Amino acid sequence: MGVAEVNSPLQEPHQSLAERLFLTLRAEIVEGKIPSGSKISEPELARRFNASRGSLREALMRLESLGLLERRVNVGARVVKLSERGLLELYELREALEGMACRLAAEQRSEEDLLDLRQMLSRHEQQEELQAGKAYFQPEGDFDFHFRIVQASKNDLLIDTLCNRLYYRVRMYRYQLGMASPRAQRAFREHSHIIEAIEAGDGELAELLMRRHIRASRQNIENKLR
Amino acid sequence: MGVAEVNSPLQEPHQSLAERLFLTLRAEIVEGKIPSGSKISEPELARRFNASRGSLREALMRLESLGLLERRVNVGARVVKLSERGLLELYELREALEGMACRLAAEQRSEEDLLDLRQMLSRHEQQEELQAGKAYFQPEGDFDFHFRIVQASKNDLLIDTLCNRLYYRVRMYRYQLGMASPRAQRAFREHSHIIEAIEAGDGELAELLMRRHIRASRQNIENKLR
DNA sequence: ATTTCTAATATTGTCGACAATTTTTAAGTT
DNA sequence: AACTTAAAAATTGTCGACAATATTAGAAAT
Repeated sequence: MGVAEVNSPLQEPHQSLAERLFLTLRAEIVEGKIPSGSKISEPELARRFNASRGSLREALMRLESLGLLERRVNVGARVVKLSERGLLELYELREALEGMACRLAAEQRSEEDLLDLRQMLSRHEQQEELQAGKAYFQPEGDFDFHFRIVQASKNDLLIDTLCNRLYYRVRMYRYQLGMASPRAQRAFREHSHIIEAIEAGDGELAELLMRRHIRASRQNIENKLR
Repeated sequence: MGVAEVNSPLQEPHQSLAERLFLTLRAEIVEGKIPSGSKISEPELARRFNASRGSLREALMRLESLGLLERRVNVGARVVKLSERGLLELYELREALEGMACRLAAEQRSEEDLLDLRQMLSRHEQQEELQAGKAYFQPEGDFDFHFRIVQASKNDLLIDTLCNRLYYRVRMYRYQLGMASPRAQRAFREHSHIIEAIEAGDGELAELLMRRHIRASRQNIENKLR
């Protein structure tokens, strides 16, 4: 059989080869190991993974549906190119969608999620104090925050759209434009206020604060780009 | 050009077989010719279209990424099941995204789009008067409206998310739950106000009106479901 | 040297066959 | 009859080969 050993994600027993290729390639694209804008050669990649072109193509199509690849008929696939415009569009969607996620989370007010959010916040607070200002681990902590809020919305379509379709591109921009946000303390305060609004069941406020938070984050990134 | 290319497989010269299968199957699923919840048999469909399973599978994967199919490894694909919850989630996303689209359209205020929107509105007004109350063609007119607003946002990611990823599911619900909206006049007035806000460059108001419009539309549908 | 056309090369699209897995059928036991 | 178990059938996953298309290389002409 086509043994296709993929190094990192080799845990779940019954997932398909195409799925493992997909996960591996997704990581490499996000991290820039496969450069943004570069052409994808099906024969070359298939050889590299000891897989057939068929299985590889399935992985490529899934990457396309994530917006990480662009395919053209009879021409092939390229890794999506990063651009300031692309980043802006991404953040405009995040503003709308995560704002809605906040509103829904506040309307749900599930005890379990509330507790979860509180615990996360105090974990982050400790890291804050530890690293005072340097905010080294902030990117991951930030993802943690946004990820959990979205989960708390309980809207599966919203969760899928953000966590699968959008966040990998956000990660890609962060990795490759290398942003260790200097607004850690401020971001933490904003996170804190958002969670308070959710706890209070004030969906309107929670949405407003989240939108403001994402807008600020976007402007911060845009400033950095010059 | 609008929404017209929905039901037309088999003309463009250089598109792949998989693409044509995709378009055909998409239409059949949306219209319920392939019933919601039913199992997809790859061999059977491949025979029906005189295509290989490979090409068919590519089409199926694209349908999956549209959220019209659900695939499970080693088991196969099923057409997505319609549910009240699914419809609610869809409309919550629309509220957030089309609200944003309105805001962006108002910030752009492209002369061309503005003119376009005005013309569309007066076309709809005439149909309104003609069919006074019966609102036969309303579903298509309504799609026309939302479609053009989204285009006017100039955010490609937003456009793709709504027009490709979400609208086909909306259409599917409309077709199969068969809704000839009785709120035609009211919807027309709301459309009218939204476009006025966009013309005035008032993004905040445009967003608010669109969100209210979609919420009302959702509640109207939900009432019908009982 | 630059451009245009043509031939060679490489890449993508499509197919049919085989392997791995699941689902169905049937037999056997309590 | 209901429940397990085992064999059979059908379905999905994977592969290698061929056809259609695009890209590259090279020759001819200006």
